[in-house]
Parts: sequence; structure tokens; C-alpha cells
Amino acid sequence: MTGILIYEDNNSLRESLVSLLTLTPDLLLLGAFPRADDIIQQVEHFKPEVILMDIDMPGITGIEAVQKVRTVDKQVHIIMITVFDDSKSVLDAICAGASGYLLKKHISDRLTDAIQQVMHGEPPMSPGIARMIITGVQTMTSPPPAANGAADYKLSTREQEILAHLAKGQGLKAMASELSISIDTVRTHIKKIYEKLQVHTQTEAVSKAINERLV
Amino acid sequence: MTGILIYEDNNSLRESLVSLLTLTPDLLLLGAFPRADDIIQQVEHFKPEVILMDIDMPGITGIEAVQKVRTVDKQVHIIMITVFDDSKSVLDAICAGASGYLLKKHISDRLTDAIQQVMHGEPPMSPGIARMIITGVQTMTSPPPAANGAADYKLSTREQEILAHLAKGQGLKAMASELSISIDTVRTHIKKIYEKLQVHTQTEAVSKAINERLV
DNA sequence: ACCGCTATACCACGATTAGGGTATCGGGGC
DNA sequence: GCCCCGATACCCTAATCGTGGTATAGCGGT
Repeated sequence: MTGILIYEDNNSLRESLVSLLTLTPDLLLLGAFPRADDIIQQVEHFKPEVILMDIDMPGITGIEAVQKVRTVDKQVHIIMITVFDDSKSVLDAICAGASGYLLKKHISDRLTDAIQQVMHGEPPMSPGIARMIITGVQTMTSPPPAANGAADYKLSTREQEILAHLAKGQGLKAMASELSISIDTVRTHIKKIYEKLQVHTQTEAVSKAINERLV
Repeated sequence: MTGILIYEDNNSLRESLVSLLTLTPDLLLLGAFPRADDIIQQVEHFKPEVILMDIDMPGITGIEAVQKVRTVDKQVHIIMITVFDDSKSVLDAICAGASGYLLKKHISDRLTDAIQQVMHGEPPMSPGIARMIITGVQTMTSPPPAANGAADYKLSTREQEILAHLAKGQGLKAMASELSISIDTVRTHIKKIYEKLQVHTQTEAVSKAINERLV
């Protein structure tokens, strides 16, 4: 028997899900709630195998609920049941720890299949969702190369080195002894770095250096 | 007609693919190569709609080939055709820009479907691949939260806010006016932040804040 | 040989920061 | 009501940093 919890604020849809699951053999409906605020306690109490989760609910969102659940239970399969088919919602849900993503319009003909699927380790997804995940991953991983194309501050090797030490949080004095040069030399290098990065303090330089991946 | 290029070093498999595609109506086989070293020129010359790509080839790998193609053509659909079903290969391929991922053992019964699918914008995948992508994304995005599990500096809301401004490279003065509080108050907050983070300078604090994702 | 650039080094002044106190006020918990 | 804590604020001193100017040595290119 597969234990199931439902989180869905729309009363009629929730009741439909309840009926559907109650009528299906091998599935055991453990509970159905209109909001997920106490989901951690509920999961710990009912120990479900599968959770059906709406995204838009009063109180905490389904995405946040998924994150919460994952802090206490990494095994339970979570299937999102939602009307949102934009790539941001999908990505957020997957990153939060959802195992599958079903649009409400596909529930009636796919829900029981989806539960079987997820129990066999296969993520159930409405058509189009896989594409969103893939393009999402691709745009997530490709921007870094794209982002540094704009900036090239032409720092000398020594200047990069100094900047790296700065970014580790070292002060001028510590750097000077570590690099075996005078404080004033470090200072001179830093002046040039400031010029090139167009900043005026260590903090700004470090911030820029880390955020633009110069180190 | 859907134009197709094939990259596959195994001669018999490549010939099988050629036969299969030649026999299928609506598909136009443009070329089949045992290695992908000149893929950029070939793609620019043949302008295919779909590329079938092996991963393990002499010369450059299929993954590298995908990256190369994506530098000149973001439209073409690339389906990986490989024996590798480990999550690293799958993730690498997807991140490089692949549109689908078929294991060789599923080719005979799924290839033509897969090509139809990819032309309709739906990524074709062997069973289990979707799961690898999802768990891959999750472990890619969750380690950051997992990494700070060791550290919890219990900064107050205001302190986090101050730290965020610091990390943007703002000096105390700028912060004070922006937050409409006295410089000395900012200073007081910063003292507490230093205590909690165990640092002694702005630069160290910013470095730690960014690297440990406190901002 | 000359020029440009980098790395090195020093000095001095003013601005900023770090570290040490101390104090008021408001909210939450006992 | 009292106490603790977070947020606010001020003072002082010493250390550090930001900025300007100056200078020498080495290296690669013309």
C-alpha cells in the first residue's frame, strides 16, 4: 500500500483527488489539507510515500512546503499538482526537491499512472515540463561564460594575485609579508587595481572581484 | 523534410542508423561521420535540423562537439545516442546543450519517434534519464544550502541587511544615509557582525559572506 | 638606445575603520 | 514589573587605508 498526503486549497479539487485516490486499489489516502503550514509535523506523523502538492495556497507556498519537507525527509516522493506551467515555477519546484510535475489539466487521466511511475523512480511530468527543465538547466549553466564576456579589466598577473589575496580577506600587512614585498608596494598595486576596476575601497574591489569571477 | 547529421564511430551502428533513417519518409539523411572534429564546418554546410551524436568517439567527444555546435547554432536539435547511462554523462550532455538523450539499447524501437518528438519541442529520453536530470539538478542546487550546514552565525535581520550592503561594496557613510541611521549605529552593527563571523575587517566579512552564501 | 610597462619602494596627509566603552529605548519572555 | 536583547547613538584612540607624488630597476619591443 502506498500512503499519500494531499495539499490543495481548492476544496472541490481536493475532494475530487480524495475520491479518485480512495477508489484506487493499492493507494492509501492518509490525509488531505487545504494548506501546508504544518506540513513537517504531518509528514512526520503520517510518514507518506507520496505527497501531492499544489503550489498556490494560502499560508506557505507549495514550493516552500517542498523545501521544508526535504529538511526532514529525503525519501518521500513529491508530485506538484498545479496550474502553473511557466518555467520558473517548474525549475523552482524541481530545485526545491519535487519528484514530478503534473498540470491540473492532466490530472484526471494521468494521476494514478503518475503515482505508479514515481514509486518506480520515474519522474512523472506533463508534456512540456521536461523541456522546461532542460532549457532551464541549460540557461542556468551557460550564463557564467556569457557574463564575463562584457568585462576585461586587463589586470597584470601580480595585480590578480594581490586581488586574490584581498578576496581572501587579507589586509595589506599580511599580504606584504606573505608575498615578501613592502607594504607600500602592495599599496601601489592596489592603487592600480582600483583604477582598473573603477573602485575606491577594498570592499568594493572584493565584491566586484567575486561577483564577476575575477578570482 | 527533416535534415539529419549522424556522428557515430562504430561503423556497423552508423550504417544501421543510415539505413533506418534512409528508409523513413520525411527524414533526409544529410551525412554520417565517424568523428566530430570538423563538426562546425559540417553543421554550417549541411544546416541540419537534427544531429544524432555519440559520446565516445576518437578525436573530440560528443559532449565537446555539442558545445562547439552551440557556439554557432542554437536551433539545431541534438539527440545523444550513447551507451553511457551514468548521471554525469547525462548532466554534462544536457548542460552542453543536448536536446535529448537516448541509450543505444532503445534506439531500434524509439529513434524515429524520438526525432518526431524533438521536432515538436519535446525532449526524447530513455527511461531513467529524466530522473537523472532531476536528481542532478537537485544535487547541483542543494549543496550550497548543505555547505553552510556547518555554519550558522545567527545574524539578526538588521545585521544581515548591513552585511548585504557591505557586500555590495558600500562604505559606512553611504550605508548610514541609505538606511537613514547614524554612522555610529552602522559601526555598532558591524562590530557585532565581526564578532559573530569571527573576522576583523570589512574585506574579510565580505569575503566570508559571499563565499558562504550569507548574502 | 629609447620607450613603455610592470614591479618594486618610500613619504606624507587626511579619511576611514577597528576596538574599546557607555547609554537610551522598545519589545518579548519570565 | 523586571530583565534581556536588538536597534539606536555617541565618544575616544590607535591602526589601517586611500590618495597623491616620486623614484629605481628590469624586461620586451622598435
